[in-house]
Amino acid sequence: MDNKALYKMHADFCKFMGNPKRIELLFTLNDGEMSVEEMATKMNIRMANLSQHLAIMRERGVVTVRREGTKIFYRVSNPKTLKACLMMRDVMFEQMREKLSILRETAGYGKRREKTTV
Amino acid sequence: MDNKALYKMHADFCKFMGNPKRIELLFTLNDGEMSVEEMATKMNIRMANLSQHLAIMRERGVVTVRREGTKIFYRVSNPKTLKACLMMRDVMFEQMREKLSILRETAGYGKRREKTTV
DNA sequence: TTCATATATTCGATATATTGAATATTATAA
DNA sequence: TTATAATATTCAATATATCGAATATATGAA
Repeated sequence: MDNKALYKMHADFCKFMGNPKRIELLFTLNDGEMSVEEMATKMNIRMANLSQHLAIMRERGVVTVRREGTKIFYRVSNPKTLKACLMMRDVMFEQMREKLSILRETAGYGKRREKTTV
Repeated sequence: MDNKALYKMHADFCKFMGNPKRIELLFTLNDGEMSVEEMATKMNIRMANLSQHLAIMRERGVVTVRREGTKIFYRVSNPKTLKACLMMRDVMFEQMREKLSILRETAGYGKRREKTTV
């Protein structure tokens, strides 16, 4: 009955999603396989730093590597990863919409003003 | 063309998935609405610490709150959240299976030993 | 009021993540 | 061999996350 170890693995696996550069990386790689150099250019990020983030994703098997001469090409291992990530983005947007509408109701922000008598 | 802000929001929203207790929380709340006390008991975690994690999830709108007297009940705001989380768990398992089979092929772990001549 | 219960917040200590710079590795070409 | 290009790793500084203990807040009851 102790799933703690599983929760830990699960969280550790998902940790890569908690960093903006790694999210960007994921979306960038969605365009297809890409060399490190190309990613660095597209993302406008230092190579060393990109390498570090790639290492984190490699360790978790989120990305897969192919070497071709001196270049190394990365791709997203499992399309479900991006799918799940997009799903979370949807949730975020839905959540934002809801927050906004609550704001409107509560404080009247951006809401058609009701006729008021002063 | 600068999606950096979006990636940041996205990552920040997903950050809650990078912690084992919050993953556990999500699965625990899947059983339905629950009071903080009940969660603390089920998870065997200190209340203050649970409160901290709940705050993180509340801020992001991952969970929703209902007060009833002195008790406060939490639930997962959007079922998609759990769905995405489960999808990531699937990816993790698939990844683990793959890693294992590569190990087998490479190092012969758990593999029927081939006849060797010494 | 005052008290008790349930939950939240603050604070300080420790652990983990992120980064740039420097250095190392790997593969090819000369 | 040596040189070069592409990528990775290490290291040290800084930033962020996590935790327990103490304190604060909100609600309902006496």
